[in-house]
Amino acid sequence: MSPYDPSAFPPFAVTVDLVVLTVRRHALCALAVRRGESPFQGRWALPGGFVRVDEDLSAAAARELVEETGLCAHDPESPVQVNGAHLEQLATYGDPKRDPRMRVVSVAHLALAPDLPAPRAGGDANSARWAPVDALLTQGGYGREGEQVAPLAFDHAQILADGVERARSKIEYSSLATAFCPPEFTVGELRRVYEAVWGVALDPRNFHRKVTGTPGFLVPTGGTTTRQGGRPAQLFRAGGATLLNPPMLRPDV
Amino acid sequence: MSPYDPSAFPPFAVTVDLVVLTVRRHALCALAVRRGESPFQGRWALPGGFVRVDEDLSAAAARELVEETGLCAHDPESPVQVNGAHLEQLATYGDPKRDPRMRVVSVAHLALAPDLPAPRAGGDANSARWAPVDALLTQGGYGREGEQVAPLAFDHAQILADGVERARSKIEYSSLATAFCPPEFTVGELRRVYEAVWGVALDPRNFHRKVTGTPGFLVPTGGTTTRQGGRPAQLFRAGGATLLNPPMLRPDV
DNA sequence: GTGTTTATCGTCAGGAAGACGACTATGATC
DNA sequence: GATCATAGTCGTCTTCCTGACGATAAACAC
Repeated sequence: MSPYDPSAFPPFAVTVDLVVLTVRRHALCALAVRRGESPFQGRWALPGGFVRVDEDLSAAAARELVEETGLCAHDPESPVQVNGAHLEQLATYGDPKRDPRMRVVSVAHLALAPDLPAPRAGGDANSARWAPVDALLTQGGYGREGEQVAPLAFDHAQILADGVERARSKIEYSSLATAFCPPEFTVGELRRVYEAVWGVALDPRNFHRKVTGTPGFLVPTGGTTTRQGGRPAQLFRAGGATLLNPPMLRPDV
Repeated sequence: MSPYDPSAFPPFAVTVDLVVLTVRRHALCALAVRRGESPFQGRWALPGGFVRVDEDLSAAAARELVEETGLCAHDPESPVQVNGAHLEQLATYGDPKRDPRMRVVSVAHLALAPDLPAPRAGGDANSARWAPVDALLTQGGYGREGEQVAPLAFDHAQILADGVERARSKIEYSSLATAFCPPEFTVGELRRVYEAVWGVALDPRNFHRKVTGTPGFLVPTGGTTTRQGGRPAQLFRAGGATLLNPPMLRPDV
């Protein structure tokens, strides 16, 4: 492979696809966009697009995230959440037949965001939405209004499943669950994140003892809130720790 | 992006690079090949090569692994192979400037292998070797004969570091450490794998209690061996479990 | 006030893990 | 053959973590 001759290697298209997760109404939800073109026209898919010539992979993912979620300073109320959204590379999918048109290698990324306002997508309000991952992953699942939903386009069901699995396991040993929360949050709100992502019920007392006892996980802000009803709860920010020691333990497994 | 026009997206070259790890003489070692061409001519690099037109990413990685080491990648579907090795996707590296010649996106893979005979590489015995990862990762480290070694080519130091970190963390909660062992091994041999990968000393008694008590991790074969000297040790095979519960705990951290 | 909801503290039993003593079974050395 | 070095295996003890769960606290709705 000495001198670089464009005919000496096969040309690929490289894209980024995004698994954007959030917790809405006690359910883990993913961002889905409706395809306007063939193939899979009309089907739901993960947001994504081509990587540009002089663009790093992570930059392409960040750009797509901004384009699809519209969080780029358009929401003056929550700019901090936007900047705090977590983004990481997930995996790369390159089956030769994953796109019927051509050879496309897609570098999937995982984004975790707090509950956001309804998504926007190119001005077409109907073309993007949050959907519970359970519905998206169930072959022939049911959508928000109970209608039948076709499986995701391409291999996006696999990508979504991998992203969900990554999130489920990573909140065990990292402080990533705070990425689902607003900048200030209560222990109860954090617990509901774990419950939604894992799909289990956790004991509030043991959970409280655990998270407040893990060094570097939570930092009290001094404020309190009653937005959840009941007795006022302390507000916390995410501490500096990224790795939790000891880790949170998922029941069963 | 309706009709697929080759000029509508930038063409990329896609390669696979391999982080092949093994444990030799109580040290974690990686496979390195010497570059014969510019750029980075004469420098050490990770093995790798172009993905072919109709080849899946994992197939390309497995092919490169065979070409460089003669190893067969272990297929979870098929029975354990004598020359089996663990192979998994690691991460994808696509900085626009990572290769000075052109835009190359590299899908790095991680392979774990038992201690192998000296590597072969295209018949040139001097062009491939096992090197301790510490030496490869230390900028201006020292090689086997104590000579100064230049840093790895391209961004391969970063890729290697990521691969080592993946291996270090993954043997905590999975049975992956057995991939460094021959098909039958003793508890002591497995312990020396953990010690080499983590770079710590472990208590033989607690380690023995732990691994023999973790369900599905080890299956006694009934045989014994004295190849390590001392009292004969029981031989084990890897059990079916891939996820360890409870996990092995890395000291400190 | 009473009831409901959520937050927070405390207690207790069971289990896991680190530290470490003791014993066993080989080969090597004298 | 006795002794020693080496490695493997079994136990014990203490400490800490965790799950189960009782009890109290502070808000709101009626």
